[in-house]
Amino acid sequence: MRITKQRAAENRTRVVEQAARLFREKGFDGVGVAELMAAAGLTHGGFYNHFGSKTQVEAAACAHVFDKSVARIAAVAESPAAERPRAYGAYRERYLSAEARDASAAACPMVAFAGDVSRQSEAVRAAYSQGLAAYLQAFANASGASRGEAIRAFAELVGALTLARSISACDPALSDEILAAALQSPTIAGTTK
Amino acid sequence: MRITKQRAAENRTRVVEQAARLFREKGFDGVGVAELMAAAGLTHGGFYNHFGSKTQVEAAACAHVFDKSVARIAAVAESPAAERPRAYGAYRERYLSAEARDASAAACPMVAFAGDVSRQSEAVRAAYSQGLAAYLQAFANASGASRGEAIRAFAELVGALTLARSISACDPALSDEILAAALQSPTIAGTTK
DNA sequence: TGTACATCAGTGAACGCGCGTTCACTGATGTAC
DNA sequence: TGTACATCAGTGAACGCGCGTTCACTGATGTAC
Repeated sequence: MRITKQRAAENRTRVVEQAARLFREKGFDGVGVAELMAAAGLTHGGFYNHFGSKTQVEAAACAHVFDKSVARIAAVAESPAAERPRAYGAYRERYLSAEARDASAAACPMVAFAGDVSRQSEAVRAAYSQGLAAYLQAFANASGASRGEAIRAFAELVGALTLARSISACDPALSDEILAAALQSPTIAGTTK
Repeated sequence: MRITKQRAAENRTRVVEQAARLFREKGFDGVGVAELMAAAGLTHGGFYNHFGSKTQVEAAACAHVFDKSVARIAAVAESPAAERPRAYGAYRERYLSAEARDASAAACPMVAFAGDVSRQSEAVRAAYSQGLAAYLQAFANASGASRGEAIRAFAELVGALTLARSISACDPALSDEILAAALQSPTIAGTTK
């Protein structure tokens, strides 16, 4: 049964949103087209009315996650200069929080996708690569530090969250210790603690 | 045709070594049992003479990679105190080198496995978790810094290499910049540049 | 030490199963008049 | 504005294909005598 154009567009959006969640949770190869469509309340056959292949929805989902993530760090970068250190500190604290670690889908696209992305299709790699470049620029502005310092600070965040997430089930004490250590990083003076 | 016990043991070792390489290269789910066995010069049917399931070879391969990796950083930690800063600096430089980034199989088990490990079986997660704990302890000894500083320094290494690897194909300039920035990290005084 | 037999590492065909993708079909929407 | 028909989003069965795993078989090794 045919449906409204608007309704169809909403359906497509819902598929991308669910894909963004599920791919971060289980990896690109860990989620099938049928599961994606079911999560959006549809059956799998209609998938190819919206996307040419699974690869396309992967790229769209990757771009979608980056859009949200870049917007969040850009908001910090664009806050008034006097507020920025506080906003940046709050961003780091949320990034390294136990909640962020325990979320089944990592909010940070680099943490969610970095390990898999180089094995994915060109479209996914391109979406990821552009997203990372945009994110890093916004992060540097938000941190108020030199670009080199900002890259180091962000690498530390990504490394700490990735490591903490990787052992949260088997060794929660070490996982907590890693987050706590990274939180106390003096990398960028005056913005933490 | 039955073969020598020693020969059979060598075959098993070869399978684990090839698994260690291929799993780091393509991920646990990206390599099949048949490909594993073929890489070791065998046919797939014999796989279950050595392992009860694919999960078991995944855990064995993970442990194997950690054994080599922990031995390498432990060698730095156990070098004479006077030599240690230099050895540690050399370790970091190799860790963040373009060669390490461009190797198809990441030498560092955290970089290779961290993203996937929480989706794997209990046996793999346990092998990974124990390996990470052992590695981190050796790294702290090698760095000569407090445990907190060592964790931050290692998180930065892992984050930088993970990010650099994830975009090495699409944005080599940014990939180089990330490695260069991390190399100049003043995180642990006196040990780098 | 030599012989006879059981063991078992390796082989390759076969099995289910889940996946990405295709397809014929449905019927409300969108459109041409 | 009302009517008639083409369009197309969604449905669910079906398709190949690759995967993990099983199995009957082979024949040299290991062992009991």
